[in-house]
Amino acid sequence: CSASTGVAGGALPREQKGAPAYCKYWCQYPDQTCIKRTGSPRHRLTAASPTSGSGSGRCAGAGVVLMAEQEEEEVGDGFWEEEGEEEEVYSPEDLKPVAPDTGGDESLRATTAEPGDQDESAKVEGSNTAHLFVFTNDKAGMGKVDKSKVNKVVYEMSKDSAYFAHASSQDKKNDKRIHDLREKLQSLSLSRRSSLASEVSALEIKLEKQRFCRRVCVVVDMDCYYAAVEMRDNPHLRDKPMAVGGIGMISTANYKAREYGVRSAMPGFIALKLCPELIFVRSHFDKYKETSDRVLTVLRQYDPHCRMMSLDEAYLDLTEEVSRRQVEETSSKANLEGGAQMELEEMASRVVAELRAKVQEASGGLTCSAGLAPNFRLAKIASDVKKPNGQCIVPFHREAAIAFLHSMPVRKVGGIGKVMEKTLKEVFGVETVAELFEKRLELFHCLTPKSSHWLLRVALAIHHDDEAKAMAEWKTAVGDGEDAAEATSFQSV
DNA sequence: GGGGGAAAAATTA
DNA sequence: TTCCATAATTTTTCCCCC
Ligand SMILES: Cc1cn([C@H]2C[C@H](O)[C@@H](COP(=O)(O)OP(=O)(O)OP(=O)(O)O)O2)c(=O)[nH]c1=O
Ligand SMILES: [Mg+2]
Repeated sequence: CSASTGVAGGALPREQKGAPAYCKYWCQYPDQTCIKRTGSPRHRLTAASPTSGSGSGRCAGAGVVLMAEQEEEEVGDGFWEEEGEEEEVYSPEDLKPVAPDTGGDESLRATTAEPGDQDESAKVEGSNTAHLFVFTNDKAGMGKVDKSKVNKVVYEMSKDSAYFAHASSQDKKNDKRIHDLREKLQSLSLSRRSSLASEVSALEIKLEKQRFCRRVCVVVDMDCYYAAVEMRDNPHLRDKPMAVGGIGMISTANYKAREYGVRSAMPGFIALKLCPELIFVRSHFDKYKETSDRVLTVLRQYDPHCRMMSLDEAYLDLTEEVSRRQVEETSSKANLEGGAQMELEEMASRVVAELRAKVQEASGGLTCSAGLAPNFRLAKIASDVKKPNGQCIVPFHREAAIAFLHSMPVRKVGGIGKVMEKTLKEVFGVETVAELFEKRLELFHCLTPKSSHWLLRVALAIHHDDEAKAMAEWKTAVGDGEDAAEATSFQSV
């Protein structure tokens, strides 16, 4: 769909420069054929401005087609979930398990579970497409899911869709980028390496000075939040596989459903194939908001400045609260036995356990998990470790922080998604944070200064609330430092 | 080469 | 037989042009 918008001022839209005359999203079809919703702001501009309101978010061409032929398809008001009730009826085709796994499953598992060399050999259709989807990534409660089976179903359900075509073409672009990076990596000479080595180690020393390990950072994250609220209000859903969302898209699923591989951000019709008994429940944002507010009230008692990052996730700094209690403890205990002050870790854990109990009470029985660590990046990762209804503490000293982080796959780090994960793996062979650290010189050689610097901070387990400020500091430091030319020379790619 | 600025992509809940 | 969200935020890419 040629959504040509005469964007006023500035650069001309790229379509006018010989780019393909069709939508770059899922609609790969020329002009009016497109019936797909698109997320591009430019498309939204064309679709939304002429007709007021309805038909929002579709390509211009698509809007016409849809309005003429498919009236009752949901028009984008309210939220993304389907409004009608009739869409709950599906053909039995959808319910048929896709892989009649009888023995063939074994061989499949044997071949695909083997890590390592998936390079050129395994170009076979469908074997390696999991990385195209967000929802094939690990998630709490999916430990013993048969991943190869899930991936197969996902592939079977997706392979002919425009969505899949789009994802694949994106992936192809990334492969090119990866290829370029590999070449760049080849060009890393010994002399370059040694100059990078000194640069990086200077940076490490600088960063090391910023390290502060006695801060008590806590991330609280509700367990399968939307689903938990729905189950609270409708207990008979509790022991059944259930998902919040619609046949189009699932917001989240309860643990029972996760056993089947059903996950956040998975299209409902695929989930249904994975788990034919799956029950769909529509989302109720008012309830989630209301419950979230009640949780927030509790959290504020512990940290008045606590930040709610979404309806189900909050960041708290409990340094003060914990040290206050340590003082209290010591003074009361001193009267009796005059013992030493309670360990920071122990007191912090105690406070968080108490906090979680209060959250559970205030929210009407919802459980949450928490991560405690010297900084929020670690705390966020830790909050996932003991999920559900548990807490994980990273002891408040340098070695523990580094050991914890280095054991993690890079994908666990907030900010590293499926693209960066694949890049790191295929260019540098990096899968864990420990490897990230080992390959830091290579990273500095190949990536943008911004990326490599950020990754170094990750690898060192150093994090401050204001990474942007840290970046600015670094820029000025490099600018007036020894060799500005050096610093800018690896700006490419 | 690199500044400036917009579009596109990546990431997150 | 079809059915793959969305908004916010941040970074990277792309293009024009000096
Ligand atoms: C990841 C994700 C979450 N959400 C919503 C639904 C989730 O309940 C809510 C919180 O997200 P999460 O905390 O990522 O997931 P969760 O709370 O459902 O499960 P977990 O036990 O692993 O923490 O945000 C989406 O709408 N889309 C998404 O892609
Ligand atoms: Mg959660």
